[in-house]
Amino acid sequence: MSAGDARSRKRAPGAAYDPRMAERPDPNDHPPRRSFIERARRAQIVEAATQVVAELGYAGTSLARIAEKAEISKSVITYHFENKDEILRLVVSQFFERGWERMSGHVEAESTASGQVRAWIGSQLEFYAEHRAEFLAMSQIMANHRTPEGSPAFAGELTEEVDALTEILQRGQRDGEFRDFDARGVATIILRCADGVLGSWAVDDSTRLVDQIPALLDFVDHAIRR
Amino acid sequence: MSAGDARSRKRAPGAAYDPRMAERPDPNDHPPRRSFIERARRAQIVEAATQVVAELGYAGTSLARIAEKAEISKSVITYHFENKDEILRLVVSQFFERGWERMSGHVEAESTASGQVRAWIGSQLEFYAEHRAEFLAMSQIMANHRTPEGSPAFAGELTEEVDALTEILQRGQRDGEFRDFDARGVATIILRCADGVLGSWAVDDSTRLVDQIPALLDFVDHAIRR
DNA sequence: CTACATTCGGTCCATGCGTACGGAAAAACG
DNA sequence: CGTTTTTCCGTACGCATGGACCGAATGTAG
Repeated sequence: MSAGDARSRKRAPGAAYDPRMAERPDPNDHPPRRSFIERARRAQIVEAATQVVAELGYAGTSLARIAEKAEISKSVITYHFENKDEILRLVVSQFFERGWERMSGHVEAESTASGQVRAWIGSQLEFYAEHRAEFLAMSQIMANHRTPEGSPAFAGELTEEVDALTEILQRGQRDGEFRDFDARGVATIILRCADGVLGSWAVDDSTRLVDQIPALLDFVDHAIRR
Repeated sequence: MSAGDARSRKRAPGAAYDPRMAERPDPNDHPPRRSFIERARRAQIVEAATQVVAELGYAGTSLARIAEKAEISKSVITYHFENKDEILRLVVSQFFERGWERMSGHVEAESTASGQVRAWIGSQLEFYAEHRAEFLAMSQIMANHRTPEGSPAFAGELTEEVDALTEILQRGQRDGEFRDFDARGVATIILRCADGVLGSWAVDDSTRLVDQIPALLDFVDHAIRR
């Protein structure tokens, strides 16, 4: 019934698809089983998929169009990847990984809580501004990708972000930098605020995102400062 | 080439599809050409489509599933509607119309600018909280629906909202209620802030939206007040 | 040449949107 | 009330696309 329950997967070039791989693409424990060509192809295909999703949207993305964009045949894709789902997950997780890396560096460099909040939002938006296609693809996939049963596939990805920001806000409250408010609720609001600004930039690239950043930082600053 | 350029539309029960109809579903000038049955069917189908989009997402929405949800045959849909596009546009425009009606009432009842801002955000979010499925469907369609050429179909729907809020903010600045800031930029931020909070509610209905409203109102209040 | 990795064209099956057509239901008419 | 005409709706189909897959062809290394 369900396609691919006990498929006799030909001679998989990579291992059979393991959902955990999507979150730990750094195989330090498992030595990199992938050949040079395979790593290059996978990167190329993920890159092409990113562009297609950004241009044509989630619904407009098919293996055929990814292949066309990468100028390869469709079956090269199905040879190197288990299925479409694996590709889309990689688009999202790779983008998150790089963004988080960049952000956490900027945040940890700050000493005050308000500085960390500014660094958080500022570096996040800067990173997105520099990678518009990746951002568009990521948000398209996050918003649309579903499990076979129909529920959103990337539901709980944000809670850890909220947790981290909540901690910063609480520290700022203890140190007297911020006024009194529900830290967790405000953390959610701030993050969603940034998402919102990104949303308007997503549909209209004429709004120069980097120009909006100071305004948003100011806005948040006034909102939480004592 | 393009399908449906000069189709000899069988014996259309309603007139041939006119895009303006989507925005003026109140045919007071044109007497209601639609029969009782037809109006009932159209409402039923739009309602079913709303539920399907909310549950299965934009990509998971097909005429077959809408028909299944409405417990009718697929061709009933294609008989009463020109195509899928017309249905989805109605889902969005009807929701906007009702929401705007509700909001504008609350806003105009306030005299101060800050009161109007609070009324704006508050009534908007309340309305959405009361119509979760419609909201989910609307945002899914807005985010995903594309023209045949691939560009987003609902790009410029927000500018008039921004314009209206900008005017309120500027009045508040003249009256000394608000501090000095770029009114248009902040208007965008505020609206997108609300969208963002709605976004987190969209993926996780356990967050009681109505409980977040006061926090958001406070947040915005502190951010813009002198 | 052999063995294996990679790529291509083409096939298969499911799904999607829209249409054709005939029959039921309702309305119009006698 | 019966008949005709219009409106409405279900079954079946056409045509296109999508994802997955296979066998054959090509490349590559020993």
